[in-house]
Amino acid sequence: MTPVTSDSSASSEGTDLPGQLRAAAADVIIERGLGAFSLREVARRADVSHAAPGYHFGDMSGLLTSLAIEGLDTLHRETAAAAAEHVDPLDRLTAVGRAYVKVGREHPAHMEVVFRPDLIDVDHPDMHRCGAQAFGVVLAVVQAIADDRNPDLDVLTAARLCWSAMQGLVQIHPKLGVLDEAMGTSTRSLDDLVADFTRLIVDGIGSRP
Amino acid sequence: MTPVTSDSSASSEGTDLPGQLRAAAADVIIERGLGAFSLREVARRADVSHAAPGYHFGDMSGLLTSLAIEGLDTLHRETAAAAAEHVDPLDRLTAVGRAYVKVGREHPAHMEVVFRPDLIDVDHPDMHRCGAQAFGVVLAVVQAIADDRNPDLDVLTAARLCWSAMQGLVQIHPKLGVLDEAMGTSTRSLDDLVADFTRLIVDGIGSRP
DNA sequence: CCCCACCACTTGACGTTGTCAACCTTCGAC
DNA sequence: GTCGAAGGTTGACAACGTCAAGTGGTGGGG
Repeated sequence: MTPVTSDSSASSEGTDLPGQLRAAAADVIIERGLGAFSLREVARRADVSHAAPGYHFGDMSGLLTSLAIEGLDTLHRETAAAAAEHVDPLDRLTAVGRAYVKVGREHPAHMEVVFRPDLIDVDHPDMHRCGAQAFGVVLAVVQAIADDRNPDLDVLTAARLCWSAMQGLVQIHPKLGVLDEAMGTSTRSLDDLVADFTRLIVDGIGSRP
Repeated sequence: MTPVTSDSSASSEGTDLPGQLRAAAADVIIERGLGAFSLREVARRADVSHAAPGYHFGDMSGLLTSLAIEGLDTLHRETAAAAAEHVDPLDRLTAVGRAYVKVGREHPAHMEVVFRPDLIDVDHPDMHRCGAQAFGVVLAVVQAIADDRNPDLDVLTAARLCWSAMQGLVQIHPKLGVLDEAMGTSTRSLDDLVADFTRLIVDGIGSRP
C-alpha cells in the first residue's frame, strides 16, 4: 500500500511532494506549535488530500522523523562549515556553538523534533548516521583543543559535555529569559550565552589563578 | 462552569481526585509516551468519566502544567536536600547534579513535561515561582564555589551553564547510548556522566597545567 | 420540613484527528 | 491493447478534546 519511502529525490524541481510536505510540516510546527500539529493541516497547506502525507511517510512519526533527519543533516553541515572557517581551536569551538544555536534559530521546527523520541523513530538508520556525523564535528574540535592545550583530556566526555550544554541551552533559553526578568538579572542573547559558555567550559568555573 | 482550580488540597485522604488524576497522567506518560497521551485514558485509569479531567484542570494543558509544577517542586526540594548534605562546594555541586538526574529518573513523566512549552502553560505563576526556587539552589552552590576558589567568576552565567549541561544531559543521554554502541565507544551511566561533567566544568577542558 | 444554591462530577453531543482499505488515473512496457 | 505499478484520492471508522446541559448529594437559611 503505502511506500514509506520518504525519498527526497525530485530530480529537477516542481513536483517533489514529500519535500513540499516536509516544508509545510515545518511551517505548521512554527505557527501552531508541535502540540497542535496535525497531518491534515499539513495536507491542507500542500493542497493535497488528507491522506497524502500518510501515503508518503506511513504515519505522523514517519513525517516527523524525516524532518528530524533533515535537521540533523543541516546541523552537521553548518557546524562543519563553521569549524572550517577557523584555525585556532578555541575559535573553532565557539564557531561550532554559534552554528548550533543558529541552526536552532533558523530551523526551529527541525531542531525541535530532533530530540523528541516520543514523536519520531529514533532507531531510523539515517538518524543514527546523521547524528554520528554531527557529533563527529564536535569530537574533532574538542580533540583539537586537547592536542593544543590539554593532552590528558578525556575527549569523548568533553565532547559529550559540549553537546549537552549547547542542547540544554537551546532548550531552556526561553525559560532563562523569563527567569531573568522575574529575578531582575540581565538578559543575554543566545549568541552571547554561547560565547560565555564556551569560555567557561574551556577555562573551568573553579580555576584557581 | 469548570473551576480550573487544580488545588492539591485534599485535607485528609482518600478522595483527592486531582491528585489521582495527576498520578494517572504520569503513569500514562511513562507507559505510552507523551505522543500517545490522552485525557480520556487518564480518566479511564482513575475510573471517572471522560470529562472529569477537563472539569478539574480546564484542559489538557492545565493537567500537564500541574504535573510540571509538581516536578519543578520536587526538583527544588531534592536538589536543596542534596546540597545540604555536603559542606565542600565541589561535593555539593556534584550532589546537586546527581539529585537532578535522580529526579529525572524517578519522575520521568514530570520532568519530561517541564520543558515542553508547547504542551504546558509556561506563564503559570507557580511555574515561575518553583522554577526560580530550583534555579536558586544551583545559584547558591555555584556562588559557594566562587567564594571558595574563584572570586572573579560570573556566578549567574556559570549557574546557567550548569543547569543547561544537566538538562542537556538528561535529554540526550539515551541518544548518547545508541551513539556509543554505534561508534564502539564505552557507555557510561548517568551518575558517572554527572560526575565527569562536574569535574570538567570545574576544572575546564582546556586547563593548561 | 422545605427549598434553593452550590459542588463535583456525568452524559451527550460535535467537530477534528490518524489510519486504513478501496478506488481512480496516468503512464510506460510489452 | 492490455497489464501493472506509481502516485495519489475518497470514504469510512474509532478515538480524541472540548463544551453545554443535566444529575445527585449536601449544607444552610427560612
